[in-house]
Amino acid sequence: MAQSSSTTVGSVARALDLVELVVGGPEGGIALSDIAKAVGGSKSAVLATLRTLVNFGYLRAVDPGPKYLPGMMLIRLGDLASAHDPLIAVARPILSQLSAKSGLTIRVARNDGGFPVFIDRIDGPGFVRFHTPLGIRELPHVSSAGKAILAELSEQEVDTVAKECGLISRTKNSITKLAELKTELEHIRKVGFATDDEEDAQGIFCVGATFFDHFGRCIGAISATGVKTDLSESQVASLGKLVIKHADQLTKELHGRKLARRIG
Amino acid sequence: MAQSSSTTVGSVARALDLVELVVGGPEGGIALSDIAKAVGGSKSAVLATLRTLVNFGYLRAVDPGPKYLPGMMLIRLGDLASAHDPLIAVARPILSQLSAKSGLTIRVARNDGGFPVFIDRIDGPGFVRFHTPLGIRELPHVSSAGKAILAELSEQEVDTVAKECGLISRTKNSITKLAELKTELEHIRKVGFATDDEEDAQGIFCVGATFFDHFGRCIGAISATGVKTDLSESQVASLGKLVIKHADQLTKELHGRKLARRIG
DNA sequence: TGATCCGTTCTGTATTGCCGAACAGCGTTC
DNA sequence: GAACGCTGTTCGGCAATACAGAACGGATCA
Repeated sequence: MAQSSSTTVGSVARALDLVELVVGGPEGGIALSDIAKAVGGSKSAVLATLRTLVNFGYLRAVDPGPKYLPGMMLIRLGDLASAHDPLIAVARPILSQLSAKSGLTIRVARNDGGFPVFIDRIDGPGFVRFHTPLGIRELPHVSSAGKAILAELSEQEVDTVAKECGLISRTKNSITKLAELKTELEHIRKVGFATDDEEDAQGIFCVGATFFDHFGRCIGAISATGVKTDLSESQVASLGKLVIKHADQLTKELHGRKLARRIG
Repeated sequence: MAQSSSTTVGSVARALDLVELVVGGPEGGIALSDIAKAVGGSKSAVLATLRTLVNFGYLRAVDPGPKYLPGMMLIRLGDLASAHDPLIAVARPILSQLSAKSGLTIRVARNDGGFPVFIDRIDGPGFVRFHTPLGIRELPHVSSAGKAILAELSEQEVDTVAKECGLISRTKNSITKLAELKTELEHIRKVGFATDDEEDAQGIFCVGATFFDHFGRCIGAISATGVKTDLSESQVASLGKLVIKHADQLTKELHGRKLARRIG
């Protein structure tokens, strides 16, 4: 999407646009004509590109009327990329254990300049299937992982991030005022974990806690997600403890350490 | 890799080669010069391609001495492609439940012409971290999912697949003789599930069972993987029942049906 | 301090990727 | 029923552009 000033390869960029188009497209796939229309290129050029992508397994063509769908190679590459990432490799067993103990969906986010980027997820055996995307910056103020990360930032950093994301409202519980957010962050620092009480989506409750590298910097957070009705007040407290425990375990396995927080 | 006879786009193919190179490369990433050497192109051309891939998040450059690593977009696309696949969407909750009940690593494979292609995996809370790749054809005769699928094929189909893969030996338990394989398949049909008793890797035990579409065709198999020492003889039988039950559940949710097997 | 790597930038050339027109196979519609 | 409109596909020709190679600047090592 965003082109840098340096020299890049146009045909490759166009090809990758096609991949995103197909992956973001409808369930049944997209046909050549629609793709050509969407990207504004000639059918022949788009067809050649599509064929290349199909050859590599990035896409697959399904008959009749060749419609294009995401291919197996994308799953394969995603899996390999996950295995390649040291943080995911270390975190995954811990997430599994937390998921097994809590029965909830567990996610891990990287701290990307104050924004949470979820990089892995273990679905719990429950029936909640909230598909939260991986690999992109999420809103920091409406997720427990995001707020847990924010709570580790300096006050200026929080101001910057808040300005950047605009404190958009997602539900009527969303925190949209900076002052309110800061009191909340203060509370998070006190109890050691963050909650998301239907602030991102109706009926969804999350608990998150941060982990650290060996410089004591917050490099991310893990969170447990479930439906609100499943959790009583006291269970939230014990779940918080459980999440903190596993986040601490992750810090330990990353050879990291939790430092006393510097003055904001 | 394999180029069709039809017209394709060379620069895109080169770019995708780079992605595979980086993803298959060492943990710490690969530098520009090495990449250029590996693909046999000029540094400037490779650099332009790499920049494009970095812009799209397929790769990321890590300083110093810019080394290239798999990017977040690969994880994102893999996740979206999984969500896009109807089979995975339906199977995942069932896999989660089976993983929670058994504590084992659960995988689901699609039947790709008699070969198993694993398309999703739920790691159990145990410490076994056997990284089996997703999205590619695996050997059919050394995995429980593969053998479960083979057991649903006609005799001629089994012959074809056996010839195609060569019945390669992976451990000393691997079945390498066609006759032996066929008796095993007969046994699988009798009990309803397949096992892999250290046939693919030392110390690893798997149990697999098939699921079907609404034509009664076997479209894949699920399998549970654990370390051999964790399973006693009687546990294998009950695990088999559990796996079958969840495979049947998957068949049901796919609106499929299990038919009496036609004569081989 | 020299030498040898690295990554990056630049400019020219010819490769090649793109467009548009023409063809062919269906489904629909009038 | 036939003509139309829509597909996906193939083919030639032009020009955009992706590539190669040399030159630059910085780092690291001897």
